Amino acid sequence: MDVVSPELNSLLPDEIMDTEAIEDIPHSQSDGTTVQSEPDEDTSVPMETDTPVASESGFCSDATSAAQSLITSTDSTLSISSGNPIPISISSLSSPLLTLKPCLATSTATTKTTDSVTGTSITTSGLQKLSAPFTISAANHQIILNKVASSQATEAAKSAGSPQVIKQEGQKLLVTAIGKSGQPIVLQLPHTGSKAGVAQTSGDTKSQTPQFKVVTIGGRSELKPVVGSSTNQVTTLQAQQLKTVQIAKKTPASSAAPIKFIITKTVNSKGLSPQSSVSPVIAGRVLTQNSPVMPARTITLTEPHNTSIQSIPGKKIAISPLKTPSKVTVVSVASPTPSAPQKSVTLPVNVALGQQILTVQQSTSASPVKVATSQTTAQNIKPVQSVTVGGVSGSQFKTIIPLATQPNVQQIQVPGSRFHYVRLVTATTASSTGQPSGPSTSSIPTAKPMVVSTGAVRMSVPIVPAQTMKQVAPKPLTSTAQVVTATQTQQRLIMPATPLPQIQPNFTNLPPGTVLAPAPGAGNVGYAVVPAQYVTQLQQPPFVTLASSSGFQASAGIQTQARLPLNGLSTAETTSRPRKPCNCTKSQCLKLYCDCFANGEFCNNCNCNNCFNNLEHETERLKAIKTCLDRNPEAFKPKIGKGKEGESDRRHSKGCNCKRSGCLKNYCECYEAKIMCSSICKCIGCKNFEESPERKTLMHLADAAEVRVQQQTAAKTKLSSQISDLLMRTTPVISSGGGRLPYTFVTKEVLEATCECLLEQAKRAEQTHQPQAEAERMILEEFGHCLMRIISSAGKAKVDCASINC
DNA sequence: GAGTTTGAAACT
DNA sequence: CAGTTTCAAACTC
Repeated sequence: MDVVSPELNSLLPDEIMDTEAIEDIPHSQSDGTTVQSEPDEDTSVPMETDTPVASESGFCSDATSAAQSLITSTDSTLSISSGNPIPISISSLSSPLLTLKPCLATSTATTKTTDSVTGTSITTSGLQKLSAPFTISAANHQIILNKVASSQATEAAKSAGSPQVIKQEGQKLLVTAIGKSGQPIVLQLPHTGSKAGVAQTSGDTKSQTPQFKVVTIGGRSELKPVVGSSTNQVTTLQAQQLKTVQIAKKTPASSAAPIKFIITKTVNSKGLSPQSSVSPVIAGRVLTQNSPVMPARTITLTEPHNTSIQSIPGKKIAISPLKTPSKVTVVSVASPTPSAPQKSVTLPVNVALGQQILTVQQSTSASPVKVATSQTTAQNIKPVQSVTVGGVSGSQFKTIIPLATQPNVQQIQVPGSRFHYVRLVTATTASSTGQPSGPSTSSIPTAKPMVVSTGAVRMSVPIVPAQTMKQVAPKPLTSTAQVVTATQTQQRLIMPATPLPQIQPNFTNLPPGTVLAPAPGAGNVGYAVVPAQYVTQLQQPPFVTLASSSGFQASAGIQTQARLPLNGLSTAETTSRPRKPCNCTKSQCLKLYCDCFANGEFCNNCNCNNCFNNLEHETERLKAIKTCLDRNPEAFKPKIGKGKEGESDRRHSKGCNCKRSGCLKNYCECYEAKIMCSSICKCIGCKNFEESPERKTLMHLADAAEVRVQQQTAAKTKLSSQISDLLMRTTPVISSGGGRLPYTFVTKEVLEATCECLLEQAKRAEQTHQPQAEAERMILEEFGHCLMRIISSAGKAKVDCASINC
């Protein structure tokens, strides 16, 4: 896929493009440091919405994986630990929770993985091959994160001799960290009471520091990213969705010291110095942000550098999904000192909302919200960025799925935009250093929302049962989950997308199909905005396989996959949300006339002519998107949004302009959306208001029609059932003393014979010129005779059966 | 299924 | 911003 000129980069949210945070990561992380996460019940704040998770043993059980990784789950918490080379998979049996588990078993034959140790491979419907050191798979409401470490990495880890195992028990949330191959990725739940797990990584981390950039796209403008960083860690929370944030962090230095919160705009977060915000311990902090209009802000938690190993067990930002189901909180906590090998990031994530956490390779461009982690392992470490973006109006995550290694394609879902974006990322070689080409790396202490330099990232994600999944994968187990296998060490945390309509301001400008080229000097990173349709298609369960490192043709591959049937089902069939095919003829499906285009979807199974709404015409499509956005920056935002404050009802964002339809036909967008016209409508002769008698009549008619349809459906169902039952009964089955009634013997043959008799009788009547009444009588008589014979036969059969004691 | 109506989107 | 044209969906026959 071609990368669009940097001009389009402006469309890309800063969170994505900004990579300064990564650069800021100290490259010199000397000795393999050990990060211990200590369970600190006192300081840790339990997730309110955490749901108990049953032991997940056996879900993805593998002897090797088990040996390498430890997963512990308690009632309400899960702790997952994995060795560096070990593939880490996060899966939760219960939908609301995320679980990290080794998923070797998930590999399929079609997918080829090079990791000798794990050998994890994931195949999606066999459509695409995916080989990558990391595999993330999500099942229904579950996120499965697999890390497949390259053999090299494994060897290094072995040689290092460091345990590289992080075990945490009693943690409620799981956080996924993606690192390059060989680098330990640690997903851990916050410690509830037991000892915090310890993740150790050894290796030379100086030149290679894994960087994690977390971009969360969430709710409306209310978004407020919360960044908690012990030194370079950045945590992003969506302010909108984040109403309550509890961060409990306990460090050996001081367990009780509260962490200072610095709230700054993500863009300006650079200015922060680590010291100013340094607080070794974060406990029980609650952050509440409700203002919807508030621009995204970043709360940066910084800790003074600690040379000592840190376990961030207590570090946790808990967001109550229950209270704020739409909240998305990403909190990353990293050890302040570069020496600390691992850093844990706690991510409360509302999976139910479909929010997605994306991990994106580092880009040079500066992004307000970043989570950067430096890995302790000396081996190849690729900086990974996960960006959390708070949507303006919606609480959706942005998901970036790396599709290929060179270039990698990552899918990004923008909250509220209903678009899925694919980011093209040039895979970095394992040998490549983690340092991005961007700005100086010394800027770690900068106020950037979050830079986490840790070998391991701990994430805790409270998941709320998904209520409305816009996109549901067909298979139950992996419905919303995406499994991404990347050859590189990229992290990929994919969460179900939510239908939330609103878009974050930054991503509002990120139209579907947009390909974002890396900023000059940013490296080979590009973003392609892909319609949700493709994401859904790519999310085909059980696993979505993204192109392997071998020359993946992003656009072609995606397009092909999108159109290929999966599991014998067409893409349309596999797509949970049915979409009307468009019939565009003149617009080339590149104008908002086209519903597909307007919805940020590629045309698929449409009836359009000369369609350009596909990746094959990405250039034209991008241009069209840009044109639309130039004309109306909110062109791709959902038209139906929440009303003003205090107005519970939805309403059209622009209002309708109907003149002749009375706003009582589907021409009217308000009526079509089943909402009342509001004061902003400019319609003439509007009858679409509450007291409108026409509307009431229409609604009654509609209700009546609906009832009628339901009744008919019920009647058909009942009739079908009865017929089926009758057929079952009419089957001449002679059972022991069944006491079958005569009609049981009315088989097809009997019916045919009876009909022949009746027809014969009718012929006789006709031949004898009998009057109609007499003919009918004769026929009825014959029918009676037939019935008598049937009954008689039934009786005999019953007697015979009884006589032979059958 | 063809033709008409309608209103949003696009254009001037 | 207003008027006009274009467009595709909704609707009618």
